[in-house]
Amino acid sequence: MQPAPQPRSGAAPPAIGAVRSFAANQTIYFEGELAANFVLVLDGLVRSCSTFSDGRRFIGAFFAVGDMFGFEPLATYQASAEAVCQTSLVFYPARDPIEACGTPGGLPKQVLESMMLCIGRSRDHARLLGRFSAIERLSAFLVECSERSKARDFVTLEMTRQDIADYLGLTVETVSRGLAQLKRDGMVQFVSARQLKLLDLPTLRAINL
Amino acid sequence: MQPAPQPRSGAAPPAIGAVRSFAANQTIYFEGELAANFVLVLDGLVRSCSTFSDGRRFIGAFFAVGDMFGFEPLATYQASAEAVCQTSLVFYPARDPIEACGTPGGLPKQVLESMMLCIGRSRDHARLLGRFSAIERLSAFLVECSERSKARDFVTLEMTRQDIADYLGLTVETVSRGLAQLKRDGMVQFVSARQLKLLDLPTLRAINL
DNA sequence: CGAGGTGTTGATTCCCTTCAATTACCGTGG
DNA sequence: CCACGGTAATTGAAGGGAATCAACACCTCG
Repeated sequence: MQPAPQPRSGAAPPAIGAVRSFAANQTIYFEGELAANFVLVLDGLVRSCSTFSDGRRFIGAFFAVGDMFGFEPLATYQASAEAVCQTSLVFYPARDPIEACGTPGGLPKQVLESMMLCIGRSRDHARLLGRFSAIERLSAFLVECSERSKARDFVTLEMTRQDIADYLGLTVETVSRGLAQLKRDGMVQFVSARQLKLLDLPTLRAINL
Repeated sequence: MQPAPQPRSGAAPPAIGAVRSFAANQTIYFEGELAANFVLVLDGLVRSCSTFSDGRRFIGAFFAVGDMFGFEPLATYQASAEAVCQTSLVFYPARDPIEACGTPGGLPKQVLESMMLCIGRSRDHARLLGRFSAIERLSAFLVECSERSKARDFVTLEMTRQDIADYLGLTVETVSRGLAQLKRDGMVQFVSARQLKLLDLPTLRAINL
């Protein structure tokens, strides 16, 4: 377990930042909105959630008193944030700490970017595990591999089926059956068990949101 | 999707850091080991995985060329890292950037800590979604709530059952049934639907690893 | 060639979802 | 104060998707 239950007694350090209050179920920021702030929870509870095109909803995290959220690897928020109950927040301009990176004595910019990328991917992964079916997970996985590959539509799987299963929260058998189905559906073509050609990348992408 | 497929052409910036090579399936670091380094992937592929007491395994992430990993909110690594195939890595002492925080012009230390906490929790969440049953997820959720609560064995759920379901990757019905079962098993006691007493926290913790 | 790890395919089981109905809760207004 | 309406929560029955159990094919390497 992570928490390291920090002393959340009373108010957290306010420092320089705008304090705002939110009513229950009020949106703090929307998915797609410019990621301009890091946010600290002074009081209340926040949920970070994303909604799929078919209505499925997924909550990636709850943020309680003392927690900070809003870290994004991209320019826009990739999930919306909503107050669960009456909530008080402090908004810090994200620009400041990011720009402070790379200055002498500061955190190397690459490290900060890597951390944010790590956060973003972790959230995507949780979303996948929380709300995707076996086929959807496999599609997402192939797309992910494709994006890390030189030749976009040609993927070499360095890992075993067991690795893939453990990554996608499935069993080897389900992974194997899923790939077989994607083959039947004309989505992929096998050169060997570890090398495959993606025949319809757009559709593979579209299988999820 | 996250990646923002950065130019991973050839070698990433080496900078100052020890370069080491690993054979396929060789362990880079173990879960529980002192988290001394941030690691950059120069070549190959890395899997970050954790094993449960009953043998279940979960891979939280794959790291490819250009990715950096090893960010930990605690003093020790919470998952082990293994080379999937022949892999080259650069090790940077994590101490340096962390200590650089808080210096004038540097990144505020609290922000860095929050980001690392965010990464750690996100990984835990993915692990839960990837390998836990409904009852296990609920147990973990209650323990999580307990740790954020003033009175350890008394929890107030601010969120709806739907929120809990969307967080745990379940349906409201399953959440409701799971809580009912935990009640039957003498794990919890209901004051109201939103307020409950944890009767056996040690066992609740032990339901997972 | 044989052995073992890796991958595929089939049959069955089971956990969770889905669909449906009922009950509890809470704020509002008569 | 209590009836009313709507949301939230619980409970039941049936169905489905992935896990499990089991057998077989494939590939690599000594």
